[in-house]
Amino acid sequence: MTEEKSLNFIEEIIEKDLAEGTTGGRVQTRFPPEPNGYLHIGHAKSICLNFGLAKKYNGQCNLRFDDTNPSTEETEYVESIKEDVKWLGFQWANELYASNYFDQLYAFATQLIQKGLAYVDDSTSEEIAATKGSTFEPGKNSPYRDRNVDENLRLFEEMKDGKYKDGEKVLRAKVDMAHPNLLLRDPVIYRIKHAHHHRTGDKWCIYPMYDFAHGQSDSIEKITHSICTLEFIHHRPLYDWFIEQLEIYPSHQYEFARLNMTYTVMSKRKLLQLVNEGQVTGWNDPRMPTISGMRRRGYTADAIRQFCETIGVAKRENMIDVGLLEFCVRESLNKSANRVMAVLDPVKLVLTNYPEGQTEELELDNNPEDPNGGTRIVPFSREMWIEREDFMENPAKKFFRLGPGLMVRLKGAYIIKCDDFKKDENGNITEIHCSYLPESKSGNDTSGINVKGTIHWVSVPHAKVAEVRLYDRLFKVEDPSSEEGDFKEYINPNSVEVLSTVYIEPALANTKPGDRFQFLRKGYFATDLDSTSEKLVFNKTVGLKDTWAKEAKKG
RNA sequence: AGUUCCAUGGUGUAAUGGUAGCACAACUGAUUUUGGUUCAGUUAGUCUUGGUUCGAAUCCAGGUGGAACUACCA
Repeated sequence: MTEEKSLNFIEEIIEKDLAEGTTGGRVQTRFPPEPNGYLHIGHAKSICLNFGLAKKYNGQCNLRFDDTNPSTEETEYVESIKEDVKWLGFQWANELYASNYFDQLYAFATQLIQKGLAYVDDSTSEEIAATKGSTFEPGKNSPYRDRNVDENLRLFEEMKDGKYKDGEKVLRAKVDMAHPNLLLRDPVIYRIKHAHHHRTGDKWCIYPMYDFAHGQSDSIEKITHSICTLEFIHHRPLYDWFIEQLEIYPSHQYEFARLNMTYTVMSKRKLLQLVNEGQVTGWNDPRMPTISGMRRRGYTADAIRQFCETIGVAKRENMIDVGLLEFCVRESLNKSANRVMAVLDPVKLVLTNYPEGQTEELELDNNPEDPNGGTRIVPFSREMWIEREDFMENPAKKFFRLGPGLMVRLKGAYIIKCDDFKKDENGNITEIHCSYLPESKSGNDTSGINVKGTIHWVSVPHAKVAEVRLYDRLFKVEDPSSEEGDFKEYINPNSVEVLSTVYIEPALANTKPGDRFQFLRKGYFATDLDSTSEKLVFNKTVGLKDTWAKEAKKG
């Protein structure tokens, strides 16, 4: 039985449009980032939506850079955005820029002036704000509102020709200064900016505002469904007004609720602050909710896509538990990541009855979830590194690991029994002595003994050293943006912990940045960009579910 | 205050006038050479008041609560 997946509200609109033929049977979407920052997981939601819809309905999705503000936009951002979209697994039909349309947009503005629907205003930005009115008070007409068409045409051309300084004049649409929607109170549609543009260079010194660029760009590209986030809902009447006055292709805008996630922030302005103020190491810091940060941390594109699918699309404000993202990445990595052994917090274990100098090569499965995952060789010897937390001097009840007299299995090797241990003057365990059961070897265990615990290990003489970076949430509170004061006061001071001496099995010696593993019993880890063959560096992507930690916490 | 949008378990999201379901989280138990995975199960929800209707989460009206808007940013 194939259960029918229910449609989200945008899919319903599209299916209705398709059924009624309102868009001529076409679905054309676009993903319209402004190149003034790196993409984050919230953008991923929009990307999956826009590209996903195009794919589902045999349409196309454009990548369009909304580059109408030269003072904040840079080529570096354009490149990172393209890389991130591709990495997420999507291919755009056309790579476009709002700046491609500057000539057309200028012509549109001229048309509006000719229709008596736009005028050049000499007011300062403060004056315009002051006469805007408020939610309970209508605005006042500008003294320049009734300039005649010819004068407006001349002045606008002079603006374009660089006759005026920044801020000296603007072009405004003539709508209604008493409109209840503040955005329709004669919005500014062109402003003067003597700034170098990353694409058009110094060709222009006037630039269209968002409202005078976005809808028209959609229309030029014959976008059928222009999907954006809720905060643009008030812009829709303006979007429609320009299209109607200009008599151009009627694209339509639909709004959905943006993604919010616990323990992070999702505004480019705030993320930029973290970068600029050195709170993180860069846009791709593994603690950042950016696509590049998550990629570096070890997230798979597949996990992010699955996450976006799972959270759904609706119009109500939401706050997604970051735990859901972690679930998606575990689910993805559980299937794909090879298992290896790494000891993060080492303590030495000596097998007192194992011959000195002897070495065995054990063959272990790479991935029990993947029948075709293959095997690898892991060396075994008399001395082992094991995890400090896998030994308790006075074992708690239900502690199925090592302690005086207790038995465990060394993963893929032998069952061992703890006979003795050594402590230093501070009471720290320095060495654990065990005897192994030769007849309990993995694969042909004839000992007849069943132990409840299995622990991971790395042979001391064969171990490689690596640096491991452990990450915790970037913020201490669920919603830093809604707290009192500056959001940066809520940064988690312990969001990263660097372990400089982690012992890993030799099979990891040739790992390359981007490789992903499960460190057995610890979590998923990815080889960092900083990793070299001389110095291996791993990032913790996410831990395994740890029901023992939960049990231990209960006391 | 005005306008617009929204309201379903702890968190998300379905049910489109006809049995309130799914995922995550939480909690039991089984399996397990990862205290992982897998499997079985449990807890828990329609903001409120009226109306329409044989029947309302759904339609209507009023309340309540939340969000957004008052940049020469997008």
